[in-house]
Amino acid sequence: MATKDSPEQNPRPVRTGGRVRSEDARRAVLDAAAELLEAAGYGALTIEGVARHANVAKSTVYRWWKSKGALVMDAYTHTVVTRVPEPDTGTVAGDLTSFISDLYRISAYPLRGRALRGLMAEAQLDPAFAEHFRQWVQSRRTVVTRMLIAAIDRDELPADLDLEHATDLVFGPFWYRLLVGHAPLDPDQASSHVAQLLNGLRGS
Amino acid sequence: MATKDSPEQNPRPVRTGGRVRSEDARRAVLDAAAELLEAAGYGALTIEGVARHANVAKSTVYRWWKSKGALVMDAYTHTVVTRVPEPDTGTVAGDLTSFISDLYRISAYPLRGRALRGLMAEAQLDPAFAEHFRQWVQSRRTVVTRMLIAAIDRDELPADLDLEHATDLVFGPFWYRLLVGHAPLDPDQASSHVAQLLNGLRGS
Amino acid sequence: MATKDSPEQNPRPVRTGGRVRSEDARRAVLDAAAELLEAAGYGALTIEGVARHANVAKSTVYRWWKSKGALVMDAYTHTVVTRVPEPDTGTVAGDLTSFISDLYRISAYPLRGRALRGLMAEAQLDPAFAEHFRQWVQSRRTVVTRMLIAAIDRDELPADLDLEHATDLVFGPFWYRLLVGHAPLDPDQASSHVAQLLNGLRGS
Amino acid sequence: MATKDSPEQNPRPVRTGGRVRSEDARRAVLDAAAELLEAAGYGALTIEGVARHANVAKSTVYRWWKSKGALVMDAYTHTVVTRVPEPDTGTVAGDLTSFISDLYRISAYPLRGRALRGLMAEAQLDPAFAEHFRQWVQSRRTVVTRMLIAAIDRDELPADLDLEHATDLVFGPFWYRLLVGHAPLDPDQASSHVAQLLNGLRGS
DNA sequence: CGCTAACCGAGACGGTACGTCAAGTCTTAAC
DNA sequence: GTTAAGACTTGACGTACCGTCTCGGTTAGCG
Repeated sequence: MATKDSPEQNPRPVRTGGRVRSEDARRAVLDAAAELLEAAGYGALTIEGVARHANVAKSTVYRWWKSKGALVMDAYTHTVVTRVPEPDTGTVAGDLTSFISDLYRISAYPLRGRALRGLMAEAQLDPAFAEHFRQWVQSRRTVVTRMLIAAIDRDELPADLDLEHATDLVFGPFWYRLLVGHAPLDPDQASSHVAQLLNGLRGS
Repeated sequence: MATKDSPEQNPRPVRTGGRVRSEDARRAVLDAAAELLEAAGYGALTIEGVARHANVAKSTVYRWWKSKGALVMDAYTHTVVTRVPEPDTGTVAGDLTSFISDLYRISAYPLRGRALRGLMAEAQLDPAFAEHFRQWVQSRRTVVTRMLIAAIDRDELPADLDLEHATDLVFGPFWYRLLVGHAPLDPDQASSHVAQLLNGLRGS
Repeated sequence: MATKDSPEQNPRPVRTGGRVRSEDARRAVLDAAAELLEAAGYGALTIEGVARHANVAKSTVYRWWKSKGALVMDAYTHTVVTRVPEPDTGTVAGDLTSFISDLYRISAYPLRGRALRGLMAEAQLDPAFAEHFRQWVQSRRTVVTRMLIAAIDRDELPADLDLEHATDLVFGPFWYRLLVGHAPLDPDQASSHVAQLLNGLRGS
Repeated sequence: MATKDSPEQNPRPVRTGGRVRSEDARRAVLDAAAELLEAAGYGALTIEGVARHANVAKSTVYRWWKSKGALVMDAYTHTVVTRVPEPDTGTVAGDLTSFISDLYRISAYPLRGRALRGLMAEAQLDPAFAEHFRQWVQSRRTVVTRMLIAAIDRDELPADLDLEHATDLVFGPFWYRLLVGHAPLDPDQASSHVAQLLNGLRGS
């Protein structure tokens, strides 16, 4: 967060003069990445193609983004999506339903789905990127984990809950459908899924 | 499982003479694929490298496997793994626990995990392969779905169960952990996961 | 021309039983070669393509013709052209004019021109074929040389004529135009070319 | 002429940035091409082999030369041979004798002969290259044609001379011997060939 | 207000793998 | 028991991107 920041958070650039980064180029690259991602899919997206499409030198892309994954991640977080919702409805059922139906809503935005699937793929192929990706995933898990802890504080859930696994139960089925594509993600099913989930978590 | 079969099931080759396919070459390719998969990961595996490693002509690989995904899929199913277990313990809890702990046991075989993750990645990048992959996934889902139907027949589970989603609850968290790698897969947790799952499925 | 014979003159086939050669296959190959030669030119003609086009196994082609050049040479002599004319008009001017205008007439048969040019090209690239080709060329040179000798006998030409070079003067310009293609070959110009040639050969 | 120029004469590259072309790489490629041409002949020369031999990336070769023919043509004109002689002795007999004996002298340089024969072969096989080759041939024809025109101006030859055919009579026999190889090219025979030729051209 | 550092574009470089194609050899099945 | 079918090894093809590397030419800000 914090500053306007460059894609990779450089802790302190220590500017001592020199030409300043072109915002035009940055936007052009991110837009081109998003566009090509939508048009051809993650696998067919190349840095060379993005540079060409953005009318930007290849070296400019490489200067600011060290991998295809980093670029798409940036395009995803800055261009594709804006904000992670962090609902606070007072009950865990409400919070989770809101969160999950929001997750499932991705089916309405094919570009986002394509980006997410591509990022997950990249994480499997490039260990360096996997680390970044894992951190991003972790940031989203934390949102859910916080909901669950709040629920425990309100005695809605048992104190000995396996938070890790409970969080997996939220994200796992979502990713599984997204990646395999055997069945659609339907926001309307969110509440029934949550009910079932909470039943399980509350124990017999 | 029909015959010894060739990688892509050709409905009937109609041999009318000519040199027969070299079983040596076939095994060498599959073994090389498995070996390189283990050594370098799916992303770093190339058809060129497999051919080199197997002491086989590149065109021979291309003749029989039309993509990297198809090759690894074949290597996975023929070399890496032998048999999908299909437990029948008499109770759904037993069946699922057996099945899931078996799933989680993949953590003991890094090669298998790498293969699975690579296949999932490929499915995101190559739509043509995705179709094959989806079929394979479906075949594994069917095993679980059958268990659930048997459970319904035994009145262990309600008849109005959403089989699709229930099956997702079995595989989703597994794949999610496998792919993200934020936490280990522990076979010992299988029974508690199953208990929680069944609690949820049985309704309030 | 002896027997039904195979393209390369085997001194004695000595059949001792076994499957007989398919005449169908032989014709199909020659026809396919001629057709592809016409359609795509010598450079784009491949043994693989001929076999495919003739619905014949590649090895069948290889058994009977040991190179692309040999095949085209065969197709040329058996399919494309029938007979070398050997005029005898009584005067060297008549003989040469007849022969040369016949040569130049090739411009009316693009297939023949293509074949000849391809054979010459092949001879530059494959030393083994060059030897065969040279023999064939020699056989055509002999026809001209014989005319010149007859002319000397009739005192139409000086006895100390350099037969080798004189023959080159007949074929050289022909091949040069055929190969370079900078100007057309016109049969009507044959007689003037011959007149000029004889002027030169007869000395001052 | 003019400048050091790049292989394909670009009338003005208009540098607008970008790394400059490596002269080292250019020379290495041309030298390697000349060397391999000498060692193995035109047919056995491959772009892949040239790149390997020159310690240069294959893509660098393809960047600058669009075909094997273009490469060898360049190697031939820049490395193998330096300059076309353009004699001016005052008489057409002298000019032609000088020119032709120079032509025939190629027999002393096997590499040049091999290159020429290979280029002619390529022109038969690759229509695109044929065009380039024809232009090069034309440039050499022009030298001879100019000599003949000068001779006409000096009344050494008749004004109604067929320049096209006369030029063919100079080059045709040369190429014919070079390509067929049925007899050697002997520079000493140049003057007698010229005498004969002029006899013919001057008419009865 | 000129220096200077960092940017930007262009694009060549050595690489690697791609997927295709044809060459020519070898083994098996058919006649 | 020869011929024909077809899988095999080999190796070059030409293409596409990779990531790195010069270049020439801006464009701040600092001194």
